[in-house]
Amino acid sequence: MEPAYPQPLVMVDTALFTIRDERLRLILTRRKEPPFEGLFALPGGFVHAQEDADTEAAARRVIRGKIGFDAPYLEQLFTFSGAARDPRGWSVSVVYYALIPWSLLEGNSAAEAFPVDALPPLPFDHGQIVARAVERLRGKATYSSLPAFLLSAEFTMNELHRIYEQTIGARLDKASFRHKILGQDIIEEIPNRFRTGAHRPAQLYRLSSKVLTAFERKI
Amino acid sequence: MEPAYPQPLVMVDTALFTIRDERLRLILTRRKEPPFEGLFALPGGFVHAQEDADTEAAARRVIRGKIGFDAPYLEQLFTFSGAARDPRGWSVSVVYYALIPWSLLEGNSAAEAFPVDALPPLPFDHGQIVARAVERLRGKATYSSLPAFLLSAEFTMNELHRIYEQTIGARLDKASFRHKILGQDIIEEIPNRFRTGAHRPAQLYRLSSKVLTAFERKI
DNA sequence: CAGACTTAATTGTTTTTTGCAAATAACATT
DNA sequence: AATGTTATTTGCAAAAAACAATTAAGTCTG
Repeated sequence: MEPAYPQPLVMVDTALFTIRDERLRLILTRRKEPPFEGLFALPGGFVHAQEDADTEAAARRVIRGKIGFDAPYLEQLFTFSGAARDPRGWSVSVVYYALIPWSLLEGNSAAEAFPVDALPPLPFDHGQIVARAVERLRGKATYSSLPAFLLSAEFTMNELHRIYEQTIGARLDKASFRHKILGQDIIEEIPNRFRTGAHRPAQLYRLSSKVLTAFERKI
Repeated sequence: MEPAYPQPLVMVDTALFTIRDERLRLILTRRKEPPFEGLFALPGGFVHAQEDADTEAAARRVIRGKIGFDAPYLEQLFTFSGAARDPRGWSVSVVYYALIPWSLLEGNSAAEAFPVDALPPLPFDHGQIVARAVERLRGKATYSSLPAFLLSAEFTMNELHRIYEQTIGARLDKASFRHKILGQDIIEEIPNRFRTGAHRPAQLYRLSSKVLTAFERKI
């Protein structure tokens, strides 16, 4: 039962989402080697059986190499495979997607964030990968705490509302959103903390401990 | 950038669901070689880079080898990886789950269907795999056509209702279920076809062509 | 063959959720 | 103090879901 066949190449790729200027964006990297040298592509690399505990660890390694720290939210998306997707041979790519607040990326030299609806031409099957990642993100956003991971630890209700609208790509009623989100135990008020500014101060919220422990947020 | 490292073993495993005697069940296979020879396990095998177009093709090959035909519904679940999950070494397993009507399996010699809540001890990390597969199935069942693939091509509303209850594991209101499902374009009446029996005949339904083309049902 | 029995399907009512519009609150600025 | 702007709450209508009961269409029994 040992494989008498040559084994496929095993790699990981990552779809790193952020929101900047009210638009959902992806962080791409410029390829430094052939094939497709010079093109923008999803950050990725081969899985190192020696040093990676599993593919998720490999994804974290790739992400740290790209942005310098761990992503607050990381989840496996899908595994792509086949002979045609990479000219180097039959390959398997385990793809992860991550959500990263723009505030953590600001000033990061390597980070080039492209709007998901205006991406440059992508090599391999990265176009399909991106399509599936966006689909998954939008699908999950509606009924989960996911988009909140695109914000820093403290945020106002209106900021959260906008982030949901931007990830989903549609309008959401303010009052309904507020009511629904508060009924879901996703976020909690931070007592006596407000965002002050030119006008009425806004209550600050944070992700509930329930959500945080579920995802083991790293920041 | 070519991998200087030894590559992981790449395999596929499958979680094959069916419903018999009103219970959600999994089809397991008895292992014929070490490790864990003799134990029941999820049907699986190594990916053959030569003969499999991709991992989904490999999963179909495994399923055909087990039950003799293609599963009506097949979907990738998750990819499990690590050094500890298989004593033979660092491995990556792309896991698929499938739904198969019991009517197609009846009389199939190899098919041993265990209730998902009364499984024998499983080798490797198959216990975790099953847990995740059941979770996914239940999660998707509520708002999709998925459970209908556990029925044969023609079914009554009550049969469908029961299948949904069994996969989800909870009661569903009859009238609401009927209304919701009919409003979703998932199924359609078969004109003038009824299931007759001891009592009032029941209208027969089938999956709508929309759903069928989306999933390319093979039976 | 009438009535009892059983499953199928519909109907009506109540409760909950959602969508929309407006009103009220809390500041800074002039 | 009046005004402008953003935050938050309130009220109501519409839609969806849950619940309860009724009607429909057969078989079976005496």
